[in-house]
Amino acid sequence: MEFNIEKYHLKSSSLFDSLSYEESQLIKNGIIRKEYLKGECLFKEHSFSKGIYIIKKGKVKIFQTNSDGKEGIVYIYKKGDYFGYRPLLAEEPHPVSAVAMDHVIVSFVPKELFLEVLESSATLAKELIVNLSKEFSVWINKMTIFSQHSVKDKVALSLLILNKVYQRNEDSSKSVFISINRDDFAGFVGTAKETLVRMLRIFKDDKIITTKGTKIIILKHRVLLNMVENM
Amino acid sequence: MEFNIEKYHLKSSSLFDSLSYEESQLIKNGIIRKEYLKGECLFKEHSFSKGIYIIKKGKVKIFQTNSDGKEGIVYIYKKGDYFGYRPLLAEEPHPVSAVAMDHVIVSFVPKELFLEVLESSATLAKELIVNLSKEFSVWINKMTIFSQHSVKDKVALSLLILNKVYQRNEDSSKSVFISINRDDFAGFVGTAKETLVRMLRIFKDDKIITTKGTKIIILKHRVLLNMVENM
DNA sequence: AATAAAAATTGACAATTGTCAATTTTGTTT
DNA sequence: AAACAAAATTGACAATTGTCAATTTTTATT
Repeated sequence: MEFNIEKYHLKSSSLFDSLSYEESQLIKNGIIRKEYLKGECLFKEHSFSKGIYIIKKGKVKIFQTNSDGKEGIVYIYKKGDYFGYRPLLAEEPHPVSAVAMDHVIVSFVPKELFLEVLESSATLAKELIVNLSKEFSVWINKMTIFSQHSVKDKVALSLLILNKVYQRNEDSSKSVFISINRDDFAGFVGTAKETLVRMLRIFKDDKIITTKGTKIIILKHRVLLNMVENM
Repeated sequence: MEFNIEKYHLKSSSLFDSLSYEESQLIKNGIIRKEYLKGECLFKEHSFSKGIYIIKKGKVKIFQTNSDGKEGIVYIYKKGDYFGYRPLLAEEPHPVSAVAMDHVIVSFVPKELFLEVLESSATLAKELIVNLSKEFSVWINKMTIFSQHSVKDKVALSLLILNKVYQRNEDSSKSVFISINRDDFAGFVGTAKETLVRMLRIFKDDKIITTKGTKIIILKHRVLLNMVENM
């Protein structure tokens, strides 16, 4: 079985490509540009969705906070990704919070406008279903791996996922700075910060990764791939 | 924060209720009744979806098999639930396998028919989106809990989920026989069978559950709820 | 009911992971 | 560049969990 990172990482697809000219004009006129500082909250768990967000710049972490205050990071969205529509469609409160990981710029489509366009556009509905379905697959794949493997394995896979998240262009050969703090990384892996750091240390000692300050650079992509392929 | 099992367990909704008379006739005539013996496979991971399944009788486990041969059970579907449509919509192979846990009877709607009806019915599309969104929420909730808690906590929550799955009618006060083998239960929790058994032993010693042969009965529902509420 | 096969349970032990308390490094501000 | 605060790292240890090898119980079959 060959390893494919897309099993664990959703490729972003543009949401409004399929719209008619009128529809896209409608959207274009109704879109609101919003900015968030690092650490600022886009929406909170249990609140109701006010619309959908399309990232223009920066990264947004999606997480649940447990009773100890620990964050379980479910996803990190990047430029081109869109989110916030699921609870809107299901008419449920957000199961998660969204916080800017750096300086973030988004296009915000208010609920009413979005639903109006959705009513008229069967292709948009289709697009959403497909996107949901794909996100679901990514989730199931990631979660079954995560429920059955050691922290070391989970860190290896997470490094590959984050490599994709922080990659600037399609060329995956170029070295990437994974710029994530250890608390967030630990929350993404679902482990304690100290345990995460120890696994990074092992990978550093093996010269599989290196760090420049807080940033992580993958040196031996191939070795991580092999680890994950044999999981 | 009050505990609500529906965060972790999807209430089944009927799929074709919203159809027009013609559409439902079309479906009715195209539906195929299928039966599966205990342990028989409905579909395998990596295969392409041939249609959608609606359970009339029995339980179906949905799982991924890892390289060690261990099954990670992501869901157990019961009477009234439908599944198999996600990869069909996304035009992807099944990320999971489906196997009958007992004698199962399903209504099977072949792909072509289903897609035909979907084309014409906006309400069906809506229904699917809502269902997908809800399933997603359930998933995220379950998984963040699972990634951050001890096996004992996970078993407590799993008992409550399985209690719902094996419940015959809406009246949750009646005692329920959870009839699942330990391998499957362990796969559902994401732990080793032996560890699972040890947790069940603790709960048995505390008179929170009891077992009749292989079957599990919850005696102190309230205590489990409290455990989960404080997670 | 006796028997065999399968499943569940327990014990002992090793490996993994989490927690708490330092210590070191990095980043920011003056 | 110095000084401070924040973040990352390490050490020591305890708690949790997984594995392997019996043993017991349950289920299915005759």
